[in-house]
Amino acid sequence: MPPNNFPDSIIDTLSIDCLIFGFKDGELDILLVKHAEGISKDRWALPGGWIQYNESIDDAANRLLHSLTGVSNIYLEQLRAFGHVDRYPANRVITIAYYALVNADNYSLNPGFTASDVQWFKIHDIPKLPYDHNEILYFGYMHLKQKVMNEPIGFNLLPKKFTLHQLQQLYEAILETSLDKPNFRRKLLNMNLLKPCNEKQEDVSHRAAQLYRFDKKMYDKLREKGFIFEL
Amino acid sequence: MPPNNFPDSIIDTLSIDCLIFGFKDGELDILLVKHAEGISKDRWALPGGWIQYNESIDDAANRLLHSLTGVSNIYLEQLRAFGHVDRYPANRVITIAYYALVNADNYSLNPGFTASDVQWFKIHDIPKLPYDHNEILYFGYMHLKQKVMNEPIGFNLLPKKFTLHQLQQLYEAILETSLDKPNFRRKLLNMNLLKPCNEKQEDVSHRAAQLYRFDKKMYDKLREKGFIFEL
DNA sequence: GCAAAAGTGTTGGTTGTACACCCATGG
DNA sequence: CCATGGGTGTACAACCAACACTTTTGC
Repeated sequence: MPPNNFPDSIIDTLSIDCLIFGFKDGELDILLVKHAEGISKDRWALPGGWIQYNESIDDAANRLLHSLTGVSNIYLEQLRAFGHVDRYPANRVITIAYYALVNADNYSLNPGFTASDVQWFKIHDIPKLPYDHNEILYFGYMHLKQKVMNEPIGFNLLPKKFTLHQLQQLYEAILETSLDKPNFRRKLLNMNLLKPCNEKQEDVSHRAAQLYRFDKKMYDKLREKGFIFEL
Repeated sequence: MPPNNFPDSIIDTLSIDCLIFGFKDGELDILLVKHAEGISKDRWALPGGWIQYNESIDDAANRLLHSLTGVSNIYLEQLRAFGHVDRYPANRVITIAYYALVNADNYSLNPGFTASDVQWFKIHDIPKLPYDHNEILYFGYMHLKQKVMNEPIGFNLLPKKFTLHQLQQLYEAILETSLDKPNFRRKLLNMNLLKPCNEKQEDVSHRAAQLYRFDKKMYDKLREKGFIFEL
């Protein structure tokens, strides 16, 4: 696959790999695909692909994510580049890793052309992956732990409307700790980032909880005034 | 410059750019080089270069930094990749940005082969730079502000032995605020990360201050126990 | 009534902030 | 004796952790 400058050709020394985080059943998940071809045929790996000459790296990551999930407008950020000399056995390839946060139960998954299967794996039950994908995953998970403490991004893993209990479980799963319910409630509510919906939970076998949604406009306003999200 | 797989050849779609931070006269500085050739001849820009097929991207960044400053073992971390389609006018080049923290008065600078000059610029007095270098610089500065709050890396900008006042001025310069002296002292000293030297300042026209050094071993030990540096 | 989760209240200790103050040294 | 920075003490407010408690709902 020699490089050339035709618009649709790809950059053959650079790839993109995506860490797609989801949250189901109280546990943090990662989306993996099973390669249908190439030197890692039949192995689970991070979904990835190549960058075209006529798209930015962010666009490339979004395109890959869209083709995999069918969903656009997903929270997606660059993690960093990984470039050990021998990370890819066939030839020299440097990869730029991205991480995405998605609400796992919103859509169906599509393996696409180069994958034969696609599946969620619990973050603590990841198989041995090819190349440096385990390293990328570990780095990304540590990054997420850090990030989730200082920026209100966790909401992207939940449905639009969620309860405080769901939110707490999410944080407990990501941070691998347990949190005090009353204190967690107060802390979050006092930030004024959660707008109560006019709805309550339904079909639960206990008192129905208030549903909230993340108020992004309020967050932007508060941040201008120097507010910093924490914990 | 067509790519090939000879060990010493470079990857022509990928470059490295370095944000080299220094601290002088109470102000945060950035090192820029004046291009001696190429499409940005005679313009100031971030120091950068190319990645060879037989070196990792971290090694490439270290090599570039060493050739520029003559110093090894400098604090150096990857920032992230920048890859807009038209960031580089001649052809498609994605760049991986690194940032380094150095003690500016420890060595002499060497422009190297492709630069005619090299110079420190105050962070608030940066000229218009070519490509997306101003954007990289802004992103890196924001990243540094964030990082310096949560990890004890500021010390890399100071001499091995420093006073609390110097440290405070450093933080004030990076964070663009003023800090309360007594509270700053207590906070830092209570962390037990500063080991007092058996020395005091000399040749100052006021009471000589205690000199401290950053105790990395202690930091590693404390971090294992769950300690998190803050502010 | 019981289980399960929603939701509120209280308390004591820690931490942060603001500021007043004394000390040492050179000029 | 004054300017400059070094260094300590204190007091109030804000915050946080721990835990006891009440409420609502389905079975």
